[in-house]
Amino acid sequence: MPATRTSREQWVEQGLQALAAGGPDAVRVEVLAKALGVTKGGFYGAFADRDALLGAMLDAWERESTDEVLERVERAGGDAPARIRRAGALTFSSERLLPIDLAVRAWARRDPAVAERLRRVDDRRMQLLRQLIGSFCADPDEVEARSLLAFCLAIGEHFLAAGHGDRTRADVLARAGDLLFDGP
Amino acid sequence: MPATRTSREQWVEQGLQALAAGGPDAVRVEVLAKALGVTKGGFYGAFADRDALLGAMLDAWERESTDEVLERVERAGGDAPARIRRAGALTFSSERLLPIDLAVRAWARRDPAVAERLRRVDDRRMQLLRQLIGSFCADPDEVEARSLLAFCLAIGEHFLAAGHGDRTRADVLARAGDLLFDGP
DNA sequence: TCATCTGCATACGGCACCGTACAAAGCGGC
DNA sequence: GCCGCTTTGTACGGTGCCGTATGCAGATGA
Repeated sequence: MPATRTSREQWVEQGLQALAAGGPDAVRVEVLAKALGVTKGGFYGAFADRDALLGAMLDAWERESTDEVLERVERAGGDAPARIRRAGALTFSSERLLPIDLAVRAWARRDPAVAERLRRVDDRRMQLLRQLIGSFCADPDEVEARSLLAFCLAIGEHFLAAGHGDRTRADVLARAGDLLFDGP
Repeated sequence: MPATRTSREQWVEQGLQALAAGGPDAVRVEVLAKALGVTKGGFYGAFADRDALLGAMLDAWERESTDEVLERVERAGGDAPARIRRAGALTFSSERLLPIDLAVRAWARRDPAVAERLRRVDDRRMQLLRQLIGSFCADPDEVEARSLLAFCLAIGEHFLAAGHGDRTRADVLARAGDLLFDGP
């Protein structure tokens, strides 16, 4: 049924799912095609090759992770801590964005082009963190340190396997957030 | 020259290098053989198959990351903050262990068996952090929160691409460490 | 020096995947 | 209802890798 072709967006979306589940090496044209219920025949009409898909995936992720999240945070308003937590929640509690984000981070460690894109994304996020933490903390060095801690907590938490005895991870995270987002 | 065979340790070491550089998908028998200057012929004398090598690699990493590091920290002595920083340095400043550790973390996100091993390792590290932070902080909830923050900082730092303007990453890390390892 | 044994090179079949070529199947315009 | 265009199915050659089988070279012990 050649009328409505399989759109680039569908390939990109399926590619991002594969990336989230198995890393960049799991993004295989024939596997994505099977998941979409087609064969790879049409893929090379939408993309020059596998690398073009990977690039389009990163484009989509970059746009969705920055512009869309920041726009939603602005629309929702609220005070500084509320915005920090909302921005964190939109990115790192998203069933969709979180695993992609973590996969991109691991990928960036072995691909400089990916690292460059990640740097752009992380710089915008850190900029937001600095603004918000700066609204209740005067010392610029401490603002930077707290911002780094907050960002590392949001990311590192998902790469950490340790348990916490009787406490839940959420409990400990809440306490850690209090340490970062309250005055000295 | 069949007298001195290529030892299991050599295969494991080469495999860990490949893991560090390109993730578990980069651990290819024929690639390792070429790097060792042999062909894969001898590999299947030392290991049943590729999975056996991956298991041996994880065994070696687990032992090296826990027993050896903890033993060295104990031998060196010093006060609590000094021990924290030494343990962190041995693991996360090691040109050798650090990239392997990060690769194992990314790997653990998609392989439950690896996640289980990582949990054992991280639990021992967190145990050390709790002891040491507990030596100058009374509130157990805060000890747990600070330990989590410290661990997430040590790991997340390497997955974070953002810059810090005029400051260097080392500057900001030092300040963050002060926030965590000083009283309230 | 010779028999033997060991570790490796080589070659093989199989599989999964990439990217290309071509044919066929439905849809829109006429 | 036919035509051409677009999109996909199918088939193909090529590559890289796994795991096995076999033969060979060199070290070892008598």
